[in-house]
Amino acid sequence: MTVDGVAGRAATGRRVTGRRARTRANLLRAAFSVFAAKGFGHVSIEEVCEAAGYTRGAFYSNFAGLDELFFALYAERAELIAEQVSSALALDGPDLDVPAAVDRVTEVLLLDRDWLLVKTDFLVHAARDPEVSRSLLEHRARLRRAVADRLARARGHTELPGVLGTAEDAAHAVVAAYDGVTVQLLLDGDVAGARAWLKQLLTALLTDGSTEPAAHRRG
Amino acid sequence: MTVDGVAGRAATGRRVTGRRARTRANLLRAAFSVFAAKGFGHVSIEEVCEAAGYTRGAFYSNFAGLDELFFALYAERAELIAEQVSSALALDGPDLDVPAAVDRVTEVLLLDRDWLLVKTDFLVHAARDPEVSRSLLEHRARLRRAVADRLARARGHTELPGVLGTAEDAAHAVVAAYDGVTVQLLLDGDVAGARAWLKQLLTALLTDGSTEPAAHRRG
DNA sequence: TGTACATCAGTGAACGCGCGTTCACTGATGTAC
DNA sequence: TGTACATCAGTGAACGCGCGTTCACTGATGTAC
Repeated sequence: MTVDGVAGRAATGRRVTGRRARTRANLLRAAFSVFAAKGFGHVSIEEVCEAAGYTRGAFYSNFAGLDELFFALYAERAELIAEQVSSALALDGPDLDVPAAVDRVTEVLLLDRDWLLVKTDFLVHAARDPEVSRSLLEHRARLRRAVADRLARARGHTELPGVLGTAEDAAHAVVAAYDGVTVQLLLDGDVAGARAWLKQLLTALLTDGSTEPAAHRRG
Repeated sequence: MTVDGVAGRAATGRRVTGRRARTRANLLRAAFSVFAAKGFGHVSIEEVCEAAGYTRGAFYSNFAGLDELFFALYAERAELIAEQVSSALALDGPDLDVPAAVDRVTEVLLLDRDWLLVKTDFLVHAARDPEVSRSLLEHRARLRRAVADRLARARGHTELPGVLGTAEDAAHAVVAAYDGVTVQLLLDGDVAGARAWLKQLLTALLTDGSTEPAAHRRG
């Protein structure tokens, strides 16, 4: 038994029961679908509640407003993605197999178009609010660090080309390539093509070009 | 004198007077500022009209709704940018000076953060509407073609690295790098840093890495 | 060039809907013994 | 384990604001002669 009793107690002193946690999770899950389908700017609280099967009162019992829910949604998913990327990079032994690692990371990053849609909505939001953009920048920094660490551990095996000399620069370029391919994917909806194209780009950025991979063609 | 009389006549048969054209331009100009400042999803027709100094009736006399105005706004600016990029690429003689061309194109593409904000709003819109995305894809194809043509004309002078063998691939990579750097710029607001970083990325993509440029550092 | 006229662009008031926000209430959930 | 009780989560109705949309009207603009 905890001091606070079986159900636990949040920082506010409010008792957090199972029911409450379930409702919150249901609202978040439903909101994700609605945001992905219609875009943050075109979604009402009413729609989220309807999709989740609650009344608007339930919403206000759990969130101060749409912005807060949107932020919580982003934080939750971003955390998940960051963990998956770290896992994908940790799979190799001490030696880095660049093509294999590129494949694994690409699969994780371009797994879910809905997430890319929501993330881009969030970007648009962040671009006008320093508070929000800080959170997004931290997420990106975290991804970058994971990539840079992995590259640094493997230096000597695969030398980076001259223009992107440091592992930090290379990791930065990886994220930029990811963002660039995301835009293309959002427009043409071709997930398989986007993955092939991202692999090709990452290979171009991380190798000196002397090793020609099997050509992936885009649709 | 035209057959239609001094004032001209639109396809609908409606007489297009100077006054009407001016009002439309004023609404578009004001809308651009408002969209850039608040984001498409948070803008009302009322706000646009107030910013432009008209009543809502004037708005409906010129546009069917916010979407139509937004689309017109995008088309107008995209056309402008496409022309500027073409000009920037046409400046060299028959030989291509890669670093100089990269510099000029970078200046044009990352000139105006407000435009990048509006363009990203438009992307979010397009990602959920094939009709709209077609227009954005066409704009991108146009930029790509301009770059690819320039590269193709210059082949032999500057050999592309192996992984991005064709001029089309290289042009595609240029656009992806532009999009990637745009995201970074939207988040940190550092225009100068973004330009330096885009130059570095483009150099890495378009050269074989043997030519080390003066190192640009990001903020 | 000037005037009389027809048409059109933009006005501003009015209507009503969608939805954000609140709140008294109920029954679900966890607690104490 | 079972029961009585207290508290809290979610309900659903109500209120009212913001704003999209319409429209009869006016005065600005272009046309005819």
